This record gives sequence, structure tokens and C-alpha cells, in this order.
Amino acid sequence: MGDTPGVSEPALEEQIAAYQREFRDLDPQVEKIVSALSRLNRRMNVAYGRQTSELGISNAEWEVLKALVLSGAPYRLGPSDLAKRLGLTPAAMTHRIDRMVGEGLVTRERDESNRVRVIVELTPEGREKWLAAMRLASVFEEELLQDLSPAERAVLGEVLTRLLRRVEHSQPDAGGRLSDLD
Amino acid sequence: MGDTPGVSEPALEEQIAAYQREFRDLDPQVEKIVSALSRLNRRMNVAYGRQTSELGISNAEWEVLKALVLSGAPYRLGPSDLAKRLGLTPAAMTHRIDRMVGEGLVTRERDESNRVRVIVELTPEGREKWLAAMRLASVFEEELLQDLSPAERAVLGEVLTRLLRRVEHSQPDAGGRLSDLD
DNA sequence: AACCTAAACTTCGAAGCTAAAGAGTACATA
DNA sequence: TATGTACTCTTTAGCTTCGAAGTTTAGGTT
Repeated sequence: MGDTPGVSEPALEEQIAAYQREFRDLDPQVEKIVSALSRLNRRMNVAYGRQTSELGISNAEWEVLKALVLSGAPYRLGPSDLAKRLGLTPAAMTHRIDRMVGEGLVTRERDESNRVRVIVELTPEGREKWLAAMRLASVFEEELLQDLSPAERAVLGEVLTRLLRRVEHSQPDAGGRLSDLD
Repeated sequence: MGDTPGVSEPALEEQIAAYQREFRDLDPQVEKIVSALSRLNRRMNVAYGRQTSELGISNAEWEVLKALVLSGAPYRLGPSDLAKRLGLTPAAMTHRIDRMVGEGLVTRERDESNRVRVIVELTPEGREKWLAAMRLASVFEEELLQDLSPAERAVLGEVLTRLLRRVEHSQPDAGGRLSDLD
């Protein structure tokens, strides 16, 4: 759900120039990296969204399928665990699972050994959808990176991983309080 | 609005390993870059959200303030133009502007030379909020990139710009059909 | 056994977004 | 002048999410 309308922004270079006019204390190099990251992500989500809607699901549902598949066989997780991995509240998770059960992508049942718990399990249909989405996604991703040499890919991967480690470390976890927008 | 709950995911390396188990045709190098980009973005939004909520606004409102400031003096744009830049529907823009007018961040008036149009203009209070948010953001961004050498920053900025150019080119614009998340 | 506390999930009400329909204005053409 | 068309913004209805309260179950204490 949550289809995103088209995006139309000024060229990145112009945007950086405008930032420098309006806020002198800004390092243009830093701003370039940050702005590019943010824009890139939004465009990628638009691309993924086109693919998932082609398959009759939403990006939101694809996220759930990914989390289940990545958890490994037998592809089961509880709603709370799913919610944490996706960065959602338990309430939102409940509703999202409702929908996905209705679409046959997952099943929901009580854990008989501990009746407070619920087990969400991927169905074969759900796994098929995930696989189809992965195929489309990997084609897009390869296209996206086609201009990068192997060396550049290696450096990019390493640098991004380092940045990620830093933020994940400074946000040990727990309640983020932040806002939407990609 | 749209505060994001905390995020808790398996380590990136484990996730890549799981992808390889479940989907053989995947280039781990590509997946590493793409996953890191996506996660990094989410963490950054959490960080920005903490800062904006500290200032009594939302990330969504900050996006509007940014667009107006970046448009340059006299800091005026129409709702449609704002909606395109932010990737929102006109309807959402109407409501968001409503709120921001109520909070004194912007003003809304009809364009007397063409009464179909509306002009949204940044107020001094709005500009102050933007400036305060920028100050917090630039500190965070510098911290984020502190482990990167000047050479690495240059390469990262250049490579990301190249990727961005490629997606923006392949999505000339117009109606994206995609999904939320991040 | 009765009670307390914690944990997992769901329900409820409010906020924000989308898609589609509606209303107002400008401009071209007849 | 009248009409048609395009454009800009707003309104309406439905969906998804959040925050907080509520329900059910497990497990430890007295």
C-alpha cells in the first residue's frame, strides 16, 4: 500500500548550491553525500514499488516476505519480532498480517506451547511471490550499478557498511522517535 | 508526523549470508550495497526525526521548510510545485499546508494575478525552525561521516551522484507507482 | 492457592496519505 | 458571448500507521 506519486526535484548540483547560499556553515561535500543517499533511496523505492505492484502486492508486504525468508526455514516469526525488524508498531503489524493472511501469503496461528504467542508462517504462495519479486529486484539492482567497476563496487560496499555500523552503534536500538519520508 | 518506531535487524553480514542461501543467483556484492543503502536511510530518518521532534515539528514539515528555503528568496512556492518536489499528492499537500499554517510556519494566500493559484510562503518563524533543524542535522551528518577520509568522501559523493543520475534518468518523472517503507 | 508483574498481541481513536471526484479560474476557439 | 478544455487546488472516503489502553497468558512470590 501507500503508493508514492512521482518525484520531481531540482538537479542535485543546484540543490547543493542553494544550500550554500542559505547556510554558510555547510560542508558541500557532506551535503552532497547525504542528499544523494536520500534521493537515491526514494527513487529505489519507487522502482521496487512498480515491481511489487506488478506482482499484486505492496512494498510493505514484500518487506514482510523478505523478513520471513531471511529468517530461514521453517520461515516462521512472531508478530513482535517482525515488527521490530520492520520498524513498525505491533499494532501496525497486526493489521498488516491480517491483510496478508487474507491474501494467502502467510498463515497465523497460536503457539500451543505458549498461548500468548502467535506464529506467522510463510505459505508456498508467499514464497513464490518473494521469489518473483527478488528476480525483478535483482535485475533492477544490477542495472542500477552497471556503471560501477568491480573496484568501485567493493569500495562503495565497504564504505556504506562502515557508515551503517556507526549509526547502528549510535542508535543501539529501542524507540526511535522520528519521522516519515524515506 | 509518522514517527518511526525503533529498528532492530540482524547484522548486515548475516542478512547477506541468508540471501545467498535462499537465492543463489544473487550477487552478494550488489546486495550488500543495496541493503546498506536502505538501512542507512532508515537510520538517518530516525536520527532526523529525533531532532525535528525536539524542535516541535515533524520530518514531514521539515521537508516542506527545506523545499521553500531551497527555492530561494522570497521563499514562495505553489502547492502543486511543493507536492512534486516532495513526492506527495496535491491532496496531502493541502492538508500538510493546513497544519503548517496553523503552526505559523508558512502562510497561504491566493495569487491575485491568477486566482486559481495559491502561494505558500515561509514565515520568519518557519525560517528559524529550518535553521535550527539544519544546525542539528549538520552536526549529525558530520558525525556520521567522521570515519571517512577526504578522499573517501570525494569518491563516495561522486559514485552516489552517478547512481542517482542513472535512476533519475530511467525514471524521467511522472507517476511513480510504488510503495512506502522507508 | 491468590496475587503481582511482565510479556505478546489486539483493539480503539486520532493522524496522515492516496485516489478520485468536485469546484473555481483562465484561456482558446467559435 | 458562449463553450470547451486545461489547470490548480480542495473535498471526500477508505486505508495504514501510531500511541495508548485492554486482554490473555506465563511465571514468580507470598
